[in-house]
Amino acid sequence: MGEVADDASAARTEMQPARHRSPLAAITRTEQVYTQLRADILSGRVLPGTKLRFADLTERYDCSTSVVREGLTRLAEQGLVQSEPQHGFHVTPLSQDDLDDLTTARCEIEGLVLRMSIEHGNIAWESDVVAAHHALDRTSMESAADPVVMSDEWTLAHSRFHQALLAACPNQRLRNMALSLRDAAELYRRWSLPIGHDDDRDVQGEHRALAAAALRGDAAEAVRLLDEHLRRTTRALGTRERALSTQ
Amino acid sequence: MGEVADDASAARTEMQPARHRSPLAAITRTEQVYTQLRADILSGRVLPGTKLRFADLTERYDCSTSVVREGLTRLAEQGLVQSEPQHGFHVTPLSQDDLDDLTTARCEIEGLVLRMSIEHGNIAWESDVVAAHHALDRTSMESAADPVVMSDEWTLAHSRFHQALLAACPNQRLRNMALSLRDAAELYRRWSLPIGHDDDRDVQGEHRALAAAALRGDAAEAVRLLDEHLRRTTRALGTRERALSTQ
DNA sequence: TGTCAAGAATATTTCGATATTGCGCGCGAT
DNA sequence: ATCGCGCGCAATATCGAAATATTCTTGACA
Repeated sequence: MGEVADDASAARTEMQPARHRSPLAAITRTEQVYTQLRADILSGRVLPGTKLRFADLTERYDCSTSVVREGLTRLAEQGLVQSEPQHGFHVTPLSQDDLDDLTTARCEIEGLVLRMSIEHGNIAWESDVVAAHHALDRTSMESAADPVVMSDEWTLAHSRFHQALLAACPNQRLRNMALSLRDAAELYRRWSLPIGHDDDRDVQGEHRALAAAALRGDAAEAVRLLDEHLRRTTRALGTRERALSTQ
Repeated sequence: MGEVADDASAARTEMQPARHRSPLAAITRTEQVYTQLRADILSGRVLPGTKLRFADLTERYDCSTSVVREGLTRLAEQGLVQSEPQHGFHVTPLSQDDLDDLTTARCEIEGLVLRMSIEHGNIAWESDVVAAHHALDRTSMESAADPVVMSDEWTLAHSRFHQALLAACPNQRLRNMALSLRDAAELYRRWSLPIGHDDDRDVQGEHRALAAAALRGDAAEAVRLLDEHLRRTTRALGTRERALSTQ
C-alpha cells in the first residue's frame, strides 16, 4: 500500500502545465488520490475486474469518501474503471473484443498523430526522441527482482519513448486521444509478459527501427512500423487474455 | 430554470443501454444533474467561459454540492468544462485554435468511423439513416419563435442524423470518440447561426448528398462529402467565433 | 499617494453522518 | 420441499457543515 513511486501513468500527469501555484504548491487532496488510484490501476497493482469498495479506498488513501468518489468518477469517465449506479465501481475488465477495438483505434489514431508529429517535429523534438529511445534501449525489460514481471523502469521508459514520438503533433485533441488510448492499452500490456515473453520477438529492435524512421522524417515508414508494432503486441496479448478470462 | 426538455445532448445519453433497472427506474440524483448540466451547456443556455459557482448550481438543481461537483468533474474529464484546482469550474471557452484542432480531428476520426459504418451497415442501419434523414429534411432550421436562434428541434434532428450515419461502426471506442468530438463541436455550432446564416450554403442539400452516398455504399464519396460538410461549418463558425472573443 | 498587511467575505474542498438502496437469510405458507 | 415475503446487514448516494484557500476591503505606515 501507499507511497507508490512514479510510474507510467505519471507521465501523462506531467503533461498538464503546472499553473503558477503561489503558496506551498496547493495541490488538492482529490488530485493526489486520483493520481495514486490511476497509478495503482495502470501499474497492475489492482487486477482488472476488481471491485473498488469505498471503505477500503478511504482507508488506503486516508481520506473521505467524497475524495475517493471524485477520483473514481474521473477514472470512470476515462474508461479505466466502470461505474454501475447503485453498485459502486470496479476496474474495467479485459476482453478480447475490446482489445481488438482498442488496437484498431490505436493503429488509426496513433498512426495519424505520429505522422503529424513527424511532419511538424523540430530539432528539439528530435533530441527528445533520441534521448527517450536511448533510455529505453538501455533499460532491461524484466525486473531484476522477479524476472517474470515486467519492470517498472522499462514500462516508464517505454511510455516516455512513445510519448516523445507523438509530442510534436500540434493538434492537442488528437494527441490527447492517442495518449488516452495508450493508457487503456497499458492495462492489457501489464498482463502480457508471461506469454509474450517466449515469443521470438525483438521488441527493442522494433523500437530502434521506429525511432530511425521517425528521425529521418520517413512518416509513411514510421507509421507502418508503428502499426506492425501495435498489432504484434496485441497478438501476444490475445493469448494471454484468453488465459486470464478463463480463470 | 429546471424542467429542461429533451435536446441534442440527450441523444448521446440514449446510447447507453439502459440496464435492467428493477425498482422505479432508480436513476441517481448525480446522473440527473449531470445530464441536465450537460444539456444546459450543450444547448447554449450557459455561455462558454462562464464561471460555474457551486452556490448557483446547488440552488438551480436543488441538490448538495457533492452532486454538483460530481457532475462538473465528469464534464471536466470530457473537456466540456474546465477545472482549476482552487478556483472552481467554468465552461470551456471557445478559441479559434481549438476549433481548428477540433475540425481536423473530426474530419479524420468521424470520416474513419463513417467509412467503417458504411462498410458494416446492414438493412436496419440503412432504415435508420433514411428515417433520420427524412426527419432532418422536414425540420426547419430556424426556430419559429425567434428566427435568429437555431431551433432545438433541428439541432436534435441534426444530431440524430449524423449519429445514425455512424451507428453501424462496430468499433465502440472509435464511435464514442467521434460522438464526443461532435459534442464538443456542438458548443461552437450553437453560436454560429447569426453569421453562418447569410452564407449561400445549402446545408440540407449537403445532408441529402451525404445520406445518398452512404446508402449506396459509396464510402469514399461519403467521407469526402462529410469532410467538406465539416470544413464548411467550421468556416462559417470561424467568423462568428472571432466576433464572440472580442466581446 | 502608494504599498502592504491583516482581517472580513466569499468560494471551494473535504469531512463525517444520514438516508437510500440492494442483497441474502430465515420464516411461514402452500 | 419450494416459493414468496419481509427483516436486517452491507454498501452506496446524498446531504449539510466544517476546514481551507482565495479574493476583496480596509487602514496604517512610509
